This record gives sequence, C-alpha cells and structure tokens, in this order.
Amino acid sequence: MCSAFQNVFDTMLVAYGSQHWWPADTPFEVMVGAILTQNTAWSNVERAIANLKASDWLTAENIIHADLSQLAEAIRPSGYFNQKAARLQGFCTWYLQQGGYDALTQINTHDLRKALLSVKGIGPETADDILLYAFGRPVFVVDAYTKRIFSRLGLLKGDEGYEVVRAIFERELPADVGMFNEYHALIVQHAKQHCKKKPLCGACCLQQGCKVV
DNA sequence: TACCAGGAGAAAA
DNA sequence: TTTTCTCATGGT
Repeated sequence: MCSAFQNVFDTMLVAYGSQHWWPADTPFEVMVGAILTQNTAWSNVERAIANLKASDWLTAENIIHADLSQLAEAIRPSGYFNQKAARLQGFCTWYLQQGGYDALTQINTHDLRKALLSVKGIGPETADDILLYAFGRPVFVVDAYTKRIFSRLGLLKGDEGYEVVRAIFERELPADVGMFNEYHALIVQHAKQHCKKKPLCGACCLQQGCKVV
C-alpha cells in the first residue's frame, strides 16, 4: 500500500531528516512538556522546563508538594501559568494515584487514553502526545498544523473533528510507533519552515516534490 | 501594533 | 450540540 499520506511522510522525511522527538530526557518530562506546550511556542516551554529543573521540580512528588504560586512563577514563560500550574499538580496527583509510570505501562492503549482524558487539562492532543512519546503507543497525534497542511493538500476537508482526523491517519498508515513519532515531528518541522500564512509557499517541499500535490 | 504559537475547559447561544 | 470566551508569555 502506498497512500497519499505515506507519500507526504516520505517527502518530508527526505526534506528534513529524522527529528528525534520528543525533546525530553525522561517520559515524565515528556508529559510535563505536553501540558506546558498547549497553545504555546516550544521555545517558551523550554524556559519553563529549565526553571523546573533548576528548582528540582521535575518529579511528580515535588510538583504536588510545591507551593502553587511558586510553581506558577517557575512556568511563567510558557504562558497561562496559573492555569497550567494547577493542571500540572492535578495531573501529578492522578499520576501518583495510578502508581506512577511503571503501573501505567501495564494498561492497554484504549483504557490508558480514556484515563488520561479524564484528567482535567488533558485533552485529546495532549493525551496522544503522552501516549505516543512517553508510552510508545501507536497513536497518531493531530494538531492545528496537521489540519492546516492536509487541508491545503486536499487530503482533509478542514472541518473534521479531532477524532475523525486521527482515525483517517490511523486508517491510511501502518500502526508503527516509530513512524507516528516521526510523522508528527515532521509536520511541526514543516510548519515552522513553510506555509505558515500562505496557501503553499514556493519553497514548500510538498508542492515541489510531493506526488500527491 | 497585531498576530501567532506543538489546546483545553467553561460559558453562552 | 455548536460556538464563543478565557487563559498569557514571547517572538516576528
């Protein structure tokens, strides 16, 4: 099988190379980063994570015991800091109640996704970031870039909901963790390079080289 | 100055 | 059920 979605992946991989995601040292750091990056540029999240590391607050135990206002101050650069501080503590409370990382790895993907979505502040994209990049589950992460780029390519209508888009990608592609990891990272890289505002800029590899366009 | 960034939840219609 | 509003910093 060689779908249009496979062709887009091949084209971007040739253009940008392997992205080596997620940019984090531990699975727990992936989870924290996934919450902090909601509607926020990653460069701002990096500052917030550096502050957490400097305060030794990059563990679930230390986050829930941190003073909420001090925690908010540490993550201020990532924006929405009051909201995200409360959500980080809420997530970490749930995380420890579940028994931590090793206990969560025992749960099947469907149930783990459902459990993550039950946590306040964890929506579908954040849940899928965590499933794919922290737990290595074959889940396709959909973001605003995904909808924008694939709508312009004519592969999506553009008004589909999150779960519909996710189902399309997971139907069109093999359930391969390595590929899903790379695919989402390449979409982000592509969006940063090109096509932020224009309908498909001249330098866009998907316009010049992709067979589906 | 205005817009956008690796969203989510609550309130309003 | 669908749309709108709120949360907020930092770069362009």
